Amino acid sequence: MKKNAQINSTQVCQVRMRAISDAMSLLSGKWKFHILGTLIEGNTLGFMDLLREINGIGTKMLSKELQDLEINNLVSRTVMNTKPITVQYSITEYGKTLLPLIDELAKWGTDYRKSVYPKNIGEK
Amino acid sequence: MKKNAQINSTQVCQVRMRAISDAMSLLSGKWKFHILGTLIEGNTLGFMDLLREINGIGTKMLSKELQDLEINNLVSRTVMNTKPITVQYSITEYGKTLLPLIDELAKWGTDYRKSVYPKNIGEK
DNA sequence: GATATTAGTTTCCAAGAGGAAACTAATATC
DNA sequence: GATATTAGTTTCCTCTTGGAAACTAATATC
Repeated sequence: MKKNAQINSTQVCQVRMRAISDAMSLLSGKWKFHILGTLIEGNTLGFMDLLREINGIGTKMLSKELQDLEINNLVSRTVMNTKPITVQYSITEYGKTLLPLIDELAKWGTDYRKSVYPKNIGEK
Repeated sequence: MKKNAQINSTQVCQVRMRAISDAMSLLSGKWKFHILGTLIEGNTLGFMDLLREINGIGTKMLSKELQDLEINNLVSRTVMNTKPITVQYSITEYGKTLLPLIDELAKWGTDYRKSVYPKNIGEK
């Protein structure tokens, strides 16, 4: 007699796992949370501002990730009528709904680091 | 005059961003949340049970991800004295601390899907 | 006229993630 | 003796991710 899946075959689990896959497909990658977090902190920033704020990112990745985030309505992009041209990036209202998740992730990561390096909390 | 980073150069932001990187380095990849979620639901499962429960995963990825999770003390592995040999995988107490994060991720993903497909909530 | 600034794009490359299939190895069942 | 079960490992392959550097193009400043 062949065994079948039991736990994850329930409707509740299927929906839940798909939701997790959905969220991850939008938020995966090395830089998305950093970009979103910076825009939540900084309100409105230009491309070069973001490049300076986010340590280590290059123009190619910043440009590509911003496009992804804009497509999914998490970030808004506004071209300003200035010379030279400037662009303002902001978090959208919908993007702000990610704040609880980002907070939870930061909280867990902080606790994790404390559990691994209990003596030098907050240090490098 | 050269501009410097302002927002993310604060101590609070540095710590926060490192925490997010830490968490993501443990939890990144296509399967980790699925494995953790299944083990939280299912309490204790064997390797083949997990393979059946997690739709689409293969033996190589399951084995590798379980090792990663075990190294980081999120999952425990117990070899049973049976014939043929069986192995019990469980979520650790520490692994259970991820539940709020997983819930938040699932919640956001569910809301996201509703916002994209408002008419067929819960359907495929 | 040279340089700097804005905001990117393009190209080339290296490393990693992930999948399919075959394989190991022990034991139990048909 | 053949097949199935347990729990993986190994090999080969492709696709994706991400980084460095060069490039575009418009305008402003030195």
